[in-house]
Amino acid sequence: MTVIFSKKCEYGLQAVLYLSTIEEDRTASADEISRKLNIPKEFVSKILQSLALKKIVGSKKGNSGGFFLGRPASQIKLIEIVEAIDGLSLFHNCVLGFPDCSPDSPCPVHNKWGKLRQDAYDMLTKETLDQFRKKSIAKIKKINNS
Amino acid sequence: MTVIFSKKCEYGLQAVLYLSTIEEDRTASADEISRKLNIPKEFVSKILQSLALKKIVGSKKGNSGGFFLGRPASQIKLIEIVEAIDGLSLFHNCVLGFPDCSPDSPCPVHNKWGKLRQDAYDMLTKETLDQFRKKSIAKIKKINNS
DNA sequence: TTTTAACAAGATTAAATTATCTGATTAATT
DNA sequence: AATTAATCAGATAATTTAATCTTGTTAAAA
Repeated sequence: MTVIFSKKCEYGLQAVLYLSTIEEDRTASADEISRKLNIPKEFVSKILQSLALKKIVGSKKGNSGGFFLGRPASQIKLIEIVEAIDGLSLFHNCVLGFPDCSPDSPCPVHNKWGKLRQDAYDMLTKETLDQFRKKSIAKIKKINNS
Repeated sequence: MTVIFSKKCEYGLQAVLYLSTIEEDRTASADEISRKLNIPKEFVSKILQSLALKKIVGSKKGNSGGFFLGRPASQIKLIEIVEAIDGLSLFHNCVLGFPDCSPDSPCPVHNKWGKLRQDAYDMLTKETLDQFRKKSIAKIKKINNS
């Protein structure tokens, strides 16, 4: 098996995208997020707790509490979630696993992968959550009636 | 942590690239490959055994036995090793982990990732091992004296 | 023909990741 | 004030991946 992001990170990205789709004045509980995205409740709760420490999301205890975005959707980028959960090693390490891959000691696909990696980084860096909002709403809506 | 390929697959790719650098008439033992690439001997041995089943490499038992390419380097592509070890799910599954990501129900980065993914696929598909030979020799040489 | 160096195969161990459970705390609502 | 629905924190369990060990088989070389 092969992954770009860990499950933790995938769930984190999905959950934050979900939070960007709800009305600004309400919170979403771990239970709600879990149901809407079909992901384990305790797990997504843990992940959002860790994102709360980094101020990417906020949380509120007690009855009618839950999670919400820590800043306006126009100021949050997907790369922040990736960095907070998986770190940025994806964008530094050799795709073939060779040690110390660098322009000085390049692996056989060094240049090609370098370009691809930059494009992937841009994908996560150039747009903010609000720019994904419509697409996120549409995608999440389809999850539970498909 | 984040990976494109599993360790198994990374080691497999490295090992096959290594085999493409040795003279055509000799074999390389798991021990030699392990030392040259700094990867665990028993592990790389297992991996090459599995690639031998798929005829990507060949193997020879007994004294002065070892592994060698199963076909000429000009007829082997990196994607074959990836497919044999990790499978091709990387090139099918949603990068954000959403279920059933498709043109019909796209995730927020569906189109961008689709293009990137295709480029990555091309990187592994368009060139053959012999076209990487010089670069492989240079890279492997640098591993143990750095 | 004995020794030696290798792959082959299966079992086991170790480590990392993913998932769940339990109890404590918090705060809105009844 | 009691109930309820949440997060929070820590422990534990399950699963997957990575790595190692053990024993057997093979074949070249001494």
